[in-house]
Amino acid sequence: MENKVVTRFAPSPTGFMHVGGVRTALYAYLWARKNNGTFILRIEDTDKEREVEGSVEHIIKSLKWLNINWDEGPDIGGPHAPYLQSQRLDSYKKYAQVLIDKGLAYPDPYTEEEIEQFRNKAELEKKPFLYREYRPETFGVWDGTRALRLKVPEVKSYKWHDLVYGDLSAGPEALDDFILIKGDGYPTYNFAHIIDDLEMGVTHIMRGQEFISSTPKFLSVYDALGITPPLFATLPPIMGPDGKKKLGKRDGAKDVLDYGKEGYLPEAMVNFLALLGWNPGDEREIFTMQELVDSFDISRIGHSGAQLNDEKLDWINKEHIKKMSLEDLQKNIFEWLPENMRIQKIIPIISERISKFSDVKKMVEAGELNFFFKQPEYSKEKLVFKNTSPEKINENLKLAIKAFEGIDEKDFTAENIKASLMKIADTLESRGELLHPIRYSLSGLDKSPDPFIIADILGKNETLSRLQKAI
RNA sequence: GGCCCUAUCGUCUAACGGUUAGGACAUAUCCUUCUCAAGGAUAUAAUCGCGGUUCGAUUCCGCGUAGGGUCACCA
Repeated sequence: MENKVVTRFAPSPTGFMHVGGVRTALYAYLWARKNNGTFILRIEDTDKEREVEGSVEHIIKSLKWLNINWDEGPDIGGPHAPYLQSQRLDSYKKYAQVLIDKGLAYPDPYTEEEIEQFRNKAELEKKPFLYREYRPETFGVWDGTRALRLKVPEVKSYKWHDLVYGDLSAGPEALDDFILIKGDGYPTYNFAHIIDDLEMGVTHIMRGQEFISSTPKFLSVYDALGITPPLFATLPPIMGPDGKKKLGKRDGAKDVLDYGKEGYLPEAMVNFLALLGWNPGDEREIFTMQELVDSFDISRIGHSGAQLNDEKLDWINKEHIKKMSLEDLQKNIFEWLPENMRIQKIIPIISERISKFSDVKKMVEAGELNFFFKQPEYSKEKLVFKNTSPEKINENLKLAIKAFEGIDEKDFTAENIKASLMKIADTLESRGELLHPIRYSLSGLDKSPDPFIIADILGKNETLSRLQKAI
């Protein structure tokens, strides 16, 4: 493969990752894996003001949790190291110098106050503010203490192709002499990502639709440098739950790791986010990561914004829980159970009743599982099934005890219990007059798993004792 | 405001210009069932509006409308 696919995810370390960032990372990852390419993690830490300590570790932790793995990155190095922009300043300077030498970059002679005045003036005149209209006649020498601006090589309308959106274009007003390198010596995103992508051999840039408007600026840099841009694949926005606004941290977007704390599986998150803006073209909905890699295609990414809605996530999570092996299920569920409830037999009945693991915690808190561990409290009235007389109920419970006593302790399984109980139940007017009082005297709950499995879990002795007590 | 993007059930979405506009989630009902859950079945529910092109428009074009994005020494 001479044209190996190289994609990257390049977050800025300004805090946690929410689902928007995760989806961008995921799509870039899937495309790289699908094409046996390379996926790079790069950290865009060029804004010291907004940087949040610990973010890089947090981002790495989030991606690792989701099983989105990179081939090159700040933690593992790689052929294009370093992967922190703050450590790549020499590169940016080098290319800045190329532009200066071409007469396509110059130091900004104005103070911030002066620029603010220009901007206000433009606003008063109801015109868009364009810095390039104030461009100095002659360029001073850049000593690195002032901002370095691009001189737009050619003021024109740009047309370009996007792998997702097709042909895009923007008028000349989208073009301006923007800042390449800030007064503090750090590059801006607009410049740095272009240099890094060039040096790292990135072939496909995946990013949110908020970057469409600045694409002409990027194109003018590629032009100024005389290089061919990578392919662009622009992703549709993810809207908040109200559907009104692009999802953002300030509107309560959650840390993706919090989903884990709420009992969502990473595979379910990945599955859910993959489907938010992309579909396989057939009716499959549940995917493993490998299935996503195999099915993923940029051409099937949608154009319109998708509203974030947890209902479907719950369902997808439930489907993934159903697919888990008993061991994995046990490992996960035990994390949410108190020590004394960590028994193997309880796993299947819990797993079919939850959509996320935090539900287990809720079941424990609501007392829905307590009956397994202590004799339940219950009322006589509820023990009785419909209009059956109390005497009849007692009679039936005695029948049950007799049947249970006939089962050997080692054969006391849900299956055998069901078989022997059903034999009796079918001779009665209704099965309920036998099964209900058994279930109720074992669990003390209106809603619970069936009596056979409960009896199995409780064991022969405890089962008999509870039935005896009920009588 | 300028520029740009988008528009199919409540939500996620499918449909070479020709389909009874399909699927999934959610909701409701029924079946199964001692209860709940799970499972099965069924139902309700959509092409933003107006023009145009065409034998035929969800699909192409124009104009509206609505939503979103962007106009930083943030990414």
